[in-house]
Amino acid sequence: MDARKERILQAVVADYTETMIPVGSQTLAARYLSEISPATIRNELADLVLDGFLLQPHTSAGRIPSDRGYRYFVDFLLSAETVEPQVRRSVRHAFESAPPAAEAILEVAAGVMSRLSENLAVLTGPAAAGSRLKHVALVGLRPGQALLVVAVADNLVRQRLISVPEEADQDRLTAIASWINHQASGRTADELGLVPATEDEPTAARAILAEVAGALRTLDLPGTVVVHDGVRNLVSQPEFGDPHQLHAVLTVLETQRMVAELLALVQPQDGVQAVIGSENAVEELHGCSFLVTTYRVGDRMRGTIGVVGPTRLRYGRVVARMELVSRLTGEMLDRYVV
Amino acid sequence: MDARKERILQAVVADYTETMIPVGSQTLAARYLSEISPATIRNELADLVLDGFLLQPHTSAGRIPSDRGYRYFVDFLLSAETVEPQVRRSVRHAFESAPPAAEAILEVAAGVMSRLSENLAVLTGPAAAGSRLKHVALVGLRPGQALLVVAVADNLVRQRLISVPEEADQDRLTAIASWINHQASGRTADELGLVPATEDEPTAARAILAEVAGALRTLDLPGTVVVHDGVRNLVSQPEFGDPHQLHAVLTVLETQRMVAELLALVQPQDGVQAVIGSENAVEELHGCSFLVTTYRVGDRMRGTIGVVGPTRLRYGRVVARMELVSRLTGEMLDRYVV
DNA sequence: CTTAGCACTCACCGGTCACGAGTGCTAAGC
DNA sequence: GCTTAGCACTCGTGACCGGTGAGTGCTAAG
Repeated sequence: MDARKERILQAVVADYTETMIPVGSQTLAARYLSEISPATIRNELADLVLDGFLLQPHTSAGRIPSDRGYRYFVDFLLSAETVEPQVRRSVRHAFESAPPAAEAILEVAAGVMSRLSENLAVLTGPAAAGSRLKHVALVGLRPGQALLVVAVADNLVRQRLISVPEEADQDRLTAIASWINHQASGRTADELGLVPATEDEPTAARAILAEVAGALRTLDLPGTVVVHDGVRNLVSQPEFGDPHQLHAVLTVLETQRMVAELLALVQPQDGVQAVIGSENAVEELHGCSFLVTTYRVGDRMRGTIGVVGPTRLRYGRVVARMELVSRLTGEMLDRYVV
Repeated sequence: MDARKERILQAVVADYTETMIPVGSQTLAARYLSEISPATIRNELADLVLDGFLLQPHTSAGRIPSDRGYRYFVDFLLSAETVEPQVRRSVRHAFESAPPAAEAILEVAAGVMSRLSENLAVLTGPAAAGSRLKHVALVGLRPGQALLVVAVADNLVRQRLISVPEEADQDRLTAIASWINHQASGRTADELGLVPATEDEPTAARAILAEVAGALRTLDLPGTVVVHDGVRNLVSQPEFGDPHQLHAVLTVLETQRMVAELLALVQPQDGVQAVIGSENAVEELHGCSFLVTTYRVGDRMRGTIGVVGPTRLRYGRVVARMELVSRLTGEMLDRYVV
């Protein structure tokens, strides 16, 4: 790949992602590479097809980027775009006007991300591996049944229904919770087993402590919270004009577990990662690309933001916008409990 | 509308909902009304068109039901279908294998309902107007901020972030919660203002009591929990073959607030109610029908189950299946906290 | 190595036309 | 007077077809 081939590949990607028309040598010469003649470009295009970076729909058609071409573009040619000020403002405004609750912020983030990417946005709620126990509350609901509320560091809260002895009334439950709070605060799930036994410990307290440990361990279960928005954008994409293909894609995407697992694959390192076309393990999604990044709340809590669209994505623009949404989502969630 | 016209309308609806082909007089005679001749049926069809129950796409085409025709069918001709045993079994199995949590059950219900209706299913989570306070817990998260957990009758729980005095530690918060529990248990939101002042009442307790009242009042905020599944089914409907129309419909449906408000319009009386085609206030949804019903958990908690599809719905079948899902959803949710 | 010239390919578009399902009308039958 | 057979007519559907033009690959000259 010499510099001129890279320029041509870049031009093909730029033009095709915008127009969705296979790009010909004349178009390239006129619009992007005025100092090279169409004939030369034709020779280079032929080479790029041979190398697998471009595809030719039929003999007398222009070229479109292949999955490999997009991959090369994303890895080596993607220039950092900046988000336009007015877009930045509108995003900030959308977040500011969100109702003051974590779920609402996730919904707003999904809505904003789908609007900015003009595609489908998927978000997973914050998770907290290895978080430290902060406080436990027990609320009796009916005889033999209580609600366990577990709060951990970084504003994360989970509730769970548990069984308790029939005769335990609210005062008893409060006492048990109080004992657990004094003994186990600040510990992680793994350390809860190390809590020493004491004389005044109620018989039920140990069992409930085990439930607390379980709750801490399962805070991160994938698929706990998945918000998505923007299916309407997908159906507008000409790539999904065929109802059968659209149906196949949506069937996969609506099975939230699968998307959640895919998002979970992404390492929580910084930056946006891409899964392009046939790189995806799921056959039905070979015409789609995923862009995935993470957001941080406080120190350890993390969630993922994904954008799903046709391989013909405006990678540069969407990546820049995802980074913006990721940062704001983290900042906003920092204010609320999830 | 004499009996024969009704039979013909019923036959047209039955055939068209199944085949999506405008129904002709010969088809009707051969398949549903063998004792009447096609010519007679033609005369009746012409009358039904004049009365607005049927439409004729073009001069030499068969007839399709109009919105008014569907309405008449739903109101007067809908026969109670029974759910096939194997379907009933599969539904029960799906519910039984749901993870033991309220959200998971709602998701399962949405998945089952969309599968059974072969359309889009929308569910709202349980709400509880006028519920009585059962228990309050306060969990300090950081200085000046605490988590308020409110449990009411019928297994309903809500949490909310509130401001508290900077110097209030967990012991103080627990004391406040304890005071509220002793004073205000069993009261509704409206009755909380009547709680008498006492000597040992902390200054912060009154403010938090007001937050509790607010939480009780907003338990029912529409759109709190909306689960949907089955967009994939909509795109397979030939009615939505046009991407523009599909986009318009999805845009409306994805704005959850609108759907939630629509579901909220439905009175919580028993039975399935229908909004057919242009009866819908939203212009974009004039090609769609809504079927809505409610489910009950315990005594007062209620949520709604909706099915959205093209006006060409298999009303009889879907209604029967909605009643099944509604009953099971209520029974399952009765076991868990929401 | 680059570029002008040129013959060739092939998807796309619009027009034509045969086909057939279904109708409305008329007149005969019960 | 309602029902029905016969029949001409309508009109959407789909197949066929040839012109058009964008774009190519190849060749030879610069």
